[in-house]
Amino acid sequence: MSKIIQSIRGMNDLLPTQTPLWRHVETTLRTVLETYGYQEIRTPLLEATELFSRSIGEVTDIVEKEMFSFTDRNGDSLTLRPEGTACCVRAGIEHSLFYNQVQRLWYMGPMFRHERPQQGRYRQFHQIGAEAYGLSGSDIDAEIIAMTARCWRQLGLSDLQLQINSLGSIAARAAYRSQLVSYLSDHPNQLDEDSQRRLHTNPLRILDSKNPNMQELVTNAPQLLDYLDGESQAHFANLKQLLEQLGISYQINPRLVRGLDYYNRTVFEWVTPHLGGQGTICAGGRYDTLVEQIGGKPTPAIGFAIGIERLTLLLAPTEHHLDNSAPHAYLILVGEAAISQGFRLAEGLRDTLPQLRLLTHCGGGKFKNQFKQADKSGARLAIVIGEEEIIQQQVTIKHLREEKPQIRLPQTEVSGYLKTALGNFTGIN
RNA sequence: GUGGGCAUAGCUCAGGUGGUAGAGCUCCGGAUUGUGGUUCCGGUGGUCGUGGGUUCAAGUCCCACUGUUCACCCCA
Repeated sequence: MSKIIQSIRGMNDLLPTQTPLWRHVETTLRTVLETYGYQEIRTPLLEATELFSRSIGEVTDIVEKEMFSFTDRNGDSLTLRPEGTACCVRAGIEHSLFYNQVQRLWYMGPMFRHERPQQGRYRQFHQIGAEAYGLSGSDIDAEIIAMTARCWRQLGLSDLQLQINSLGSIAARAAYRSQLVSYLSDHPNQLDEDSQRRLHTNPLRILDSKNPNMQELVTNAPQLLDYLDGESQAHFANLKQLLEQLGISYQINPRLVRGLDYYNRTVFEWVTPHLGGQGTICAGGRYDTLVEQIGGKPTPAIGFAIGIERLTLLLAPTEHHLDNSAPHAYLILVGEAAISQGFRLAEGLRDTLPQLRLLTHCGGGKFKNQFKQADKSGARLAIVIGEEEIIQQQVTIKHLREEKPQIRLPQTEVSGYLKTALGNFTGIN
């Protein structure tokens, strides 16, 4: 056990038992995003390290200690992407996608962060996200949130809770930040060790402390919402009104700040109570200054990302209808002559019924053994060719999932039989 | 990065105070020489995570390491 090569810590294999659920989640979400007119973008997994340090923020945990970074043969510092937004922005600027136009984009793929793995948190994890560029109004904020709400409905998730907040303009946020730091600095004895550190890195985060001894200090702290500039207040009010008109219930969480530096105005999270400390399934917000910060023209933007692992953890206990990768039919071949005749038949069936999932037995063996494997494959039908069938150019067909008499057919009629027998539940026509 | 739990067959797990390595499921064979899924019988499969220590004797006790898991920090 100790000497075999294992996968890298925190990077998981997805085995055939899990991939149907993943594909279900991926296609469901992708379909929702595309019905809103979002278009797919694919960017490299590897980017210049500077892209992330400049966008996410130099002093965030992600940049300080969680990035998979290395120096390549040219001496350049490269990083496996820890998130998707910076990559989209880089690609958009590089290809002039934001020049006088609105872009609605989505992406999906692995992200990398060097954290200690635990439930719902891995070093290679997968996100599906969307970004909208060139729109500054609260209407696009509402669209983004409504789109995520639709994702949950499509997946059958009903107990996710939406939390929203507004961070205000960059200037208002900075003003609030200095007020908060000075308030907290006046009570140094009440700050726990984590919070003393965060006072210099991410003071807004202190408001979200889970330490019960900090609660009094936190509740008496100045409120971010009191420092909002007028425009941000109006923006937030419009968003809330739109959400109400759409029937999307939300909770205002004044302590919701998000960890990445680039957010302003609207931020939101969808949370579940079922995943312990990793309850955030989806998070996002507005980042109106990031494009300019990375070197593009000023471009308002908003986006979000969904953690696919966390979603599959929530869905795993409830998904029972995903066994759609089982073969429709299993071809049992006994004897050398059956193998050659059977393979020709199988290829012919694949020509005439392109949707047919047909598993051909390989490796020989007795009828008993092959029937056993046919059953285990989950196939509805066994198609049998043995010595008797060879002579008469026939096959025997046995239903493995229902009580029906076994029948003999000429090989030329198999395709027609399968078409009607399986048509109902496979969509073959 | 900090702290706790766990590590025995392919899987799920038993193995009081040290004394010959176990069960269920899976898999293979047979009962049934052309029929799976039910039943019965038999069988394969282990350097007990790795290394060291204590002891006549270690799966069991001690130490270190590795892996894993949960929580914190942080985040999707």
